Amino acid sequence: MRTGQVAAEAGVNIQTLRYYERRGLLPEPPRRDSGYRSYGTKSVAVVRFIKRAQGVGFTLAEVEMLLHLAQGGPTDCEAVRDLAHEKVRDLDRRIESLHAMRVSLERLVETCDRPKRSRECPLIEALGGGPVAVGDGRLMNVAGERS
Amino acid sequence: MRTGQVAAEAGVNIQTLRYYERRGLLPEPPRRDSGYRSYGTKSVAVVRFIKRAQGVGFTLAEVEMLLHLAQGGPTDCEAVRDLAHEKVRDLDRRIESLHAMRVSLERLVETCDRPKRSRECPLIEALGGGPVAVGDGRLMNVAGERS
DNA sequence: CTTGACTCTGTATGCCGGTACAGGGTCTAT
DNA sequence: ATAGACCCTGTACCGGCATACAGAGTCAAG
Repeated sequence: MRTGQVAAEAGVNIQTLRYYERRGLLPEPPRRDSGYRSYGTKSVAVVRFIKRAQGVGFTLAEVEMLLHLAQGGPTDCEAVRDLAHEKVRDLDRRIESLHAMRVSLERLVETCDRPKRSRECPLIEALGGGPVAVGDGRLMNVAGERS
Repeated sequence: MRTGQVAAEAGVNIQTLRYYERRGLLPEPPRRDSGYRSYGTKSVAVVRFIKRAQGVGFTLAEVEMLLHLAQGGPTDCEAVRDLAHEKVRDLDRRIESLHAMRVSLERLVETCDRPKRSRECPLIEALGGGPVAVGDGRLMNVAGERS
């Protein structure tokens, strides 16, 4: 497959493919004599995976870890294991947050037309408490540590 | 409370508060005669909520919707309802994806040291299929529509 | 062998979410 | 009344994630 086809099937821009390649997310495909990239069909799945993972809140750096982890080097089983476990814990936290939001949202909808107004917002109450320490630190700079 | 205190308790930079204020995420607090902002304690919860929501994959634009929705204007109950439902569906999709990832990751770990190598990656297989249409369209430009 | 669609590389640009800095007031303790 | 910590506004800058454009080569159909 050529670039345009992969891009179309994966639902992304051609430039995006090249960008992922530069970032090391997408392995460099072999080239024809012309210099054209020649992708295997798996590439589409990989790109879609990247998009899904992103849509769910992972950064490209994290996606990269997931991918490398998925492609699992031969000997680094231990490392893969640890990383995977860490990611699973991360996922659990994310899922938990999403659940909490979901519950709050539904409660919000429920109480919405009952006491007309003046009900306090369950969303923020449910999720605004406690110090913020989300996932694995992306975007975080909690303690004001100099970056 | 003054800016610095809110920032410290919420675990963000002062500038971030002002940024959120500019974006309309954080309501403009009253000012002292000196011009200093004077926040109520709820602000901390709001900021924390923003951070959580972000950490879980919402953009600030989405967070803004959630917040406005949470603060629920008086009459827009219908609209609030719809929006909330939509967000809940969005959350469900996210949760589903995370679950799938979770399962795949664990399968990956399991099969990791069993057949030494050559097992195919369940992560990408599980999540690389089908067209990408995550959540509510953030980051998406699926059909190659000219923007 | 020309035309139009496609691809290549490289560089520039744009949006999002902050973060930093300059230049200046305010507050509090001594 | 002055030092030091804090806050104000405004503007500039940064990293992440793309996306666009320029200038040139490739390919398939007529």
